[in-house]
Amino acid sequence: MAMSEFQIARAGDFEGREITLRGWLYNLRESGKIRFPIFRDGSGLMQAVVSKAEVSEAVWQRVGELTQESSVLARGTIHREPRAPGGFELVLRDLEVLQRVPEDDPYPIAPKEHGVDFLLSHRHLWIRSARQSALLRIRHEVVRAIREFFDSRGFFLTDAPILTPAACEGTTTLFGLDYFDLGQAYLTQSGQLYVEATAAALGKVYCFGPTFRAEKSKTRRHLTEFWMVEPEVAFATLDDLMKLGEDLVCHIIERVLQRRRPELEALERDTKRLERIKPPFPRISYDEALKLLHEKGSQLPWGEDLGGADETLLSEHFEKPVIIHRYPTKAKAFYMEPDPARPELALCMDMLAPEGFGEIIGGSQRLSSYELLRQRLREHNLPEEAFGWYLDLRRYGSVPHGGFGLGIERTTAWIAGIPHIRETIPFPRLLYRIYP
RNA sequence: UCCCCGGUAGCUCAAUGGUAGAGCAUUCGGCUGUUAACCGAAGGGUUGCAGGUUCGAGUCCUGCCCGGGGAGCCA
Repeated sequence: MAMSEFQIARAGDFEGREITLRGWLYNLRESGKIRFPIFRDGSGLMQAVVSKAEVSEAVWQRVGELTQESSVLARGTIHREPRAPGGFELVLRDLEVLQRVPEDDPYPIAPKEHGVDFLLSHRHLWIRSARQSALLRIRHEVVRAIREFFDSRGFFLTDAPILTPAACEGTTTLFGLDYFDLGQAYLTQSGQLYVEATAAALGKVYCFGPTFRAEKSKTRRHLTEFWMVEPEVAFATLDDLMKLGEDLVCHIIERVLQRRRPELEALERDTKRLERIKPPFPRISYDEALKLLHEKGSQLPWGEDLGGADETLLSEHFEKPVIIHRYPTKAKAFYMEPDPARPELALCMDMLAPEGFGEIIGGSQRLSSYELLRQRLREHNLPEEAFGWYLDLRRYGSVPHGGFGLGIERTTAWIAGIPHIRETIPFPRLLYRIYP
């Protein structure tokens, strides 16, 4: 796209110039002999003004007959105008209608409140709304910042397969499918095991892709298909991982604040709360977290994983994301390295976003001992044959290493201040919803 | 899977067991600086489905279907 091409988001650069806006009608207001069509072009919204006295009768008519979401080429001049939302206004001279939405079958999403069911059923249109498109632009910025972060630190992108032969973590439910003559295959629930292999090949790596969980979760924090970035680092210790996660999250926040201010404002996000997100983040051990929870009235017994309510309590207690490390081994996955100082604890960490948003990162230092890994597989009733290649990583040059997964939708929801992660992905996949 | 809530006009919602209504959207009319503009008018209904109670059911009962919120599990 040429630099000189007009975009609403860069309207200021075009002040005083004659431009062609290519977009859609968002809304039309009129008052006798003056009309205010509001257009959108994907980058933002812009009000245009048309006075009956100043355009041809044909243009006046065409503007008046515009229906919501009709596609247009609008020509005119950009003027600074404090009364217009956004501060700039298009003084319309000519209008070409590409497709006029017929009035007997109008655009279904009116400029008013709608219910969740209706909006999700019209997700393909809902994403045109100001809020939803702002949210998707923020998601884009989150993804871009993540790639920048790892690429600039010498990480290699090594994507993990989406079709896998077995469960990564055994316990969780997987989406299964027929794989030709080889029988049952599954959609991946994590790329972690594979990035452990690529980390041993390339040192510092990450994978970034969709992940699938067939759990029947029905909450504001769950999707059956979601996106996750999973860095994995050879020779990394738990402390290295906590630092890496902290730096990553800070970089994402910084970039979104820098590049997506208008979108954050459109969503009425309190950006002061994001500006406070600077290192260091508080780090507390599971034991300390439990003590804090007990002071707040929780009755969670030692040894059990934190529940949703516990996470909310903790994440509301801190202004910044809080890192909780060293959970009891028995509450965690089979592949985590035990703490040499206290073997009943795992060298793992979760990061909880503040304001009650909860877990955005989960990670650990991985088991590096061949013998201990085999023992854990047996304890978890996992088929050793399926993990032969994974055990090989401990047979040939095993090193301390670790990584974590960061959920894109949860991170975006937190940064944008949206309670529901279903709005942070273009087409959410939910327990009772696979259309559109 | 379990618990809770809901389903009435295209949409958001009203309607003591007694003639199904409003706002938005659509159409028509009015208004030269509107901000989900405003003012006036019109069209628009198998009250999720199937039974039952009743003189009479949108409303009460039973079953089913479809959603939403939460729990467990996790990012």
